[in-house]
Amino acid sequence: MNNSKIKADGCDCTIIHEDVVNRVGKNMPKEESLYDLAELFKVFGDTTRIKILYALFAAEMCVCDIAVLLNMTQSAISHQLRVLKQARLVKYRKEGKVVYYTLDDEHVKEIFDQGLIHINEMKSL
Amino acid sequence: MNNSKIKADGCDCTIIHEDVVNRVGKNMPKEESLYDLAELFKVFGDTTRIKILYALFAAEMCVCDIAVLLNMTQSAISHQLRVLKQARLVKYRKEGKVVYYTLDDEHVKEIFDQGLIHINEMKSL
DNA sequence: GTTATATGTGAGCATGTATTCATATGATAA
DNA sequence: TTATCATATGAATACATGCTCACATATAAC
Repeated sequence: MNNSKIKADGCDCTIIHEDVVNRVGKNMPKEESLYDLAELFKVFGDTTRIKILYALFAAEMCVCDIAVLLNMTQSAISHQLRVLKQARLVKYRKEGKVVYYTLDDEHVKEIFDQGLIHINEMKSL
Repeated sequence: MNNSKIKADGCDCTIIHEDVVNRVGKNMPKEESLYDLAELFKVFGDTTRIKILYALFAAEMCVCDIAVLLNMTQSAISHQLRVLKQARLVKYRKEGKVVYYTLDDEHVKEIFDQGLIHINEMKSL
């Protein structure tokens, strides 16, 4: 043992501010939460899904309606609705052949609004 | 012309609820905003970037510190910091060889908090 | 039963992306 | 100058993802 600089395990860097690293490390949310958070934002990170969610802010809609509104194929919309279902952001009810989708979350709108505030501030600079 | 069902342009679907489609269409935010919003969430949709931002919530940090904290290579962190810089979510200052990064946004924390609320509610069901 | 319509889904393809590797740049120290 | 360290970056690779196409399923109408 000597007093050479500390190196991290899988990292090619010398620790420069060990105190900061330790303190920040202690205060980080747990791995799983951060992973889930990234997964949630991944769902929001697609224009088609954003549009679908904004459409559902305004009204319950069936798959065909959404496809027409966004001028996309029914198949593409159906695939994206599956992603939104898996993320539990939308729910649906069947009425004969038609499947109606609605929002299944109260936070999405607020998250989007905060996002838009960020975007508008960036633009005004 | 006849009274056959209306079909949308690039869509293989019959319009089922024309009134709903028209009303929702009128109230949609403009294309550009939705695109920008998706781009912002794309940046949040990666575990490494989420971790970097959470680290910067707690303290100003240099590249090596972040690499050590997350147990990743300096190069990987540097690449991701570039993405965060381009999204104007972080800013930096140089002090000799060392580059210190800090947050450049007040909304990110609130967006993340709302996201975590969503996640926790999903879990408790 | 058959036909038509609404939706769901698997495969394939094209594009995007996160990391690694090697190397470049820029600043300090010897 | 030369060596060293912190950071940046281009290329390559591996993997993820969004759409299309073809087809399957499901329900209703005939």
